[in-house]
Amino acid sequence: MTQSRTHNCNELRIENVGEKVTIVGWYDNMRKVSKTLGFLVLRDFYGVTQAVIETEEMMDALAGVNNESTLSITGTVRERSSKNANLPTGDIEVVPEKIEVLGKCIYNELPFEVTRSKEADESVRLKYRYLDLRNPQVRDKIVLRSKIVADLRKSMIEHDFLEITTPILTCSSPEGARDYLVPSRNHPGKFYALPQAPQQFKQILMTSGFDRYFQIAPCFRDEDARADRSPGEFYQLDMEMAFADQEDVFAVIEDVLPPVFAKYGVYNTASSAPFKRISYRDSMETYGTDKPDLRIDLVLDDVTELMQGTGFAPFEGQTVKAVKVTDFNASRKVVDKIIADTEVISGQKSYWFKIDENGEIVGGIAKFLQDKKQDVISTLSLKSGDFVALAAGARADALKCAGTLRKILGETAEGHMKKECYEFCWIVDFPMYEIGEESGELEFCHNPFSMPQGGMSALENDDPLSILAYQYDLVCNGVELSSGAVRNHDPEIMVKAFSIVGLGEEDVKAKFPAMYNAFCYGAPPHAGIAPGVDRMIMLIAGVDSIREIIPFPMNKMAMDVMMGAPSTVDKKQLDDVHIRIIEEDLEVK
RNA sequence: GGCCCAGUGGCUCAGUUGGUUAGAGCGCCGCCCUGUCACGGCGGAGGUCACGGGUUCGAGUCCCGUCUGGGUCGCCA
Repeated sequence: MTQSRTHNCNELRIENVGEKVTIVGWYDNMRKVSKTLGFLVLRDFYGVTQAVIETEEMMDALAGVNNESTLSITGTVRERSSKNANLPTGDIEVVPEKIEVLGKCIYNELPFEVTRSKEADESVRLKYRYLDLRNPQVRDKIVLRSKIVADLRKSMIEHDFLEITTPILTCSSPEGARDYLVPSRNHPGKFYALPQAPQQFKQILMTSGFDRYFQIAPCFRDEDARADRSPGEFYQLDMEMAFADQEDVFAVIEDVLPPVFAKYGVYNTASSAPFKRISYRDSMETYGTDKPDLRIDLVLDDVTELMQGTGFAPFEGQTVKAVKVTDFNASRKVVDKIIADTEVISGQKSYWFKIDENGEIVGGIAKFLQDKKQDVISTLSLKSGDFVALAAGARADALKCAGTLRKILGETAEGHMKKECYEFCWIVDFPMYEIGEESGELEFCHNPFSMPQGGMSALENDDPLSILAYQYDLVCNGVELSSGAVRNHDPEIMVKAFSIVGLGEEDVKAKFPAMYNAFCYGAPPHAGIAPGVDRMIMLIAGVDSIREIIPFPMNKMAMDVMMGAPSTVDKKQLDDVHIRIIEEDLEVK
C-alpha cells in the first residue's frame, strides 16, 4: 500500500525539520556527486523539493529509473548544510527511507527537456503536449487562464448576469463563417452544426424573459488560423442584456474587464471607464484600421492632393496617406526592414522620405518631391529629423497599408509608443450597409441583426450608405476583442432592413426562423457583446501565439497532432450516419 | 488558393566563394568525484543534411519541383 503524500513539493520549510514526510511527484533530475551521494529534485504541480541520496540502498532504488517517472519518497526532513535561497524549499531536504516508483517513464531520452520545452519545435511540443505542460512556464499560462476565467465569471455574476448554457449541437445558419457539420444518424441526409456563436440562442433567451445572460461560450468556425486566431474552436465571454442600449453594455464591460487586466496582466495599468469612443469612419481615417493601437501616438495625414503631379507613378490618381514620425533618424537598414515588414503584413508597397539636418527632403522618393518641396514641408509641418512613410492605392488599400506603417513605425521608433499598459477603446457607428467589393451590390456591412440608427424612419428615408448601425467593436492595444450590437428586435424593421438589400420577409424567415418567429411574440429591446476569451488571455499573458494559452491547441492546419484529429472512421460509423466517401476526393488530397 | 520564412544527431543551432572524415551546446550511455543546486571532470554512442530531380570533376551549400511547419493576404457577418 502506497503511503499518500503528507506535503506537496512546495510546502516543507525549516519548521518541518525532523518530521517524517511523504512527497510525490516527477523525477526532475539528479545531480550525482559520487557513487553514494546525489541530489534528487522532485517536482509536482506546486514546486520542487530536494531529496538527498546518500546510501547505496537508496541509490540502488533509483537504478534504471528514468527522469520524468513519478516517485513517492518517504523520509525525514533535514536542514540543509548549504541552503538555496532561490528556492522556497531551499532550507531543507528530505532524507529518504523509501523510494517507490509510481509511474515509469520508459524512455531515457525525451523529445525535449521538460524545463526547456518552449525552445523546441512547436509541432513536437504539441504532439507531446503532456510533457510540454509539465514545464512550469507553460503550465502557468494555463493556470492563469483558469484564474482569469474564474474572475470574469465571478464579476459577471456580481453584475446580476445569469450563466446559461446553450446547445452545442444545433443547426447550420447562414452566418459568416463555414460551419462544422455533424451528420445525423436518425435523419439521413441531415446535419447538425456546431454553433459559430450562441447569437440566436441568447437573443431568444432575451425574448424568453431572461434579463441578463452570460456564458463562457465555445464557438466553432471552420476558418483558417492566424497567430491570434485558433482554428476550429475558441471561447467568448458572451453576454446579452434586455431593455438595454449601447451605453448599458459599455458600462458593464468597462466595469468587468479593466480590473482583470490590471490584476493579472503583464502590464498593470488598464484604461478606466469610460473607454475612448471612436467612430468607424474616424478610426479608418486617423489610424488606417478599425482596431487602432492607441498606445501609439502617430496618426495618418491625407496627402492625396499634395502628391498629385509629382511624376511618381504609384501616386497618380491614387489615394495617398502619410505617417509622419518626428525625430526618427533611422538607418537605411532599419527603413528597408520597415518597408519590407509592411509589405509582408499588408501585401502592399510603401514609400518614404525624411528631412535631413539642412531641412532638405532626402531618401526614398525624395527626388520626386523636390519641385513641391515647400508645399510638402508646410503641409506636413516637417522639420529636421522627421521621417515620413507613405502608402498609396485605392482608398481602402492605402488606408490599410498606412495603418500597418503606423503600427510598425510606432513599435520601431523611439518615444512614440507607451508600451506598458492596456489601452481600450470602442469603435462605434459602423455603417449599416456597404457596396460589396465582389458583387458591386448593396450588402449588410456587418451584422444584419443590428438596429439601424434612426430605426424605421432612417431605413425609409435615408440613403442606405449613410445609415449607421448600433454596432460596436471593443479594441485593446490594436487587438479586436469583440463585436457587439444593439439588436434589431422589431420584425417590421428587420424585414425593411432586409428589403434594402433585395431580400424579402420570406428570406428573413428562411434564414433565421426561430429568432424571427420569437420576435413576433413581443421582444424586448436588447443589446450585447462577446469579447474573445482567448484573445483577452493572450493580451493579459503578453504572449504572441494563441497556442500558448490554450491547453490543447490545434496546429495551423486545424489538426490535433497529439490526438490525431481529424481522423478516418470505420465504415460502420459512416454507414450509421449515411455518409459515403468519394474516393477521388482522397486522391486529390 | 497567393506570397514570405524555415527544415542539418533526441533538442537548439553553426557550417566561409561549392572542396578532405559535417561541428558545438544541451540531452543520452559509461567511468571518476561526499554538499550539489545550470554541479564538475574524462570517455563514448548517435546524422540518408526533409524528399525528388538538375547543374558540376565535386552539392548540406547553387537551380527546379514536392512535402512539412510557422507567419501573412484571401477568409473569419
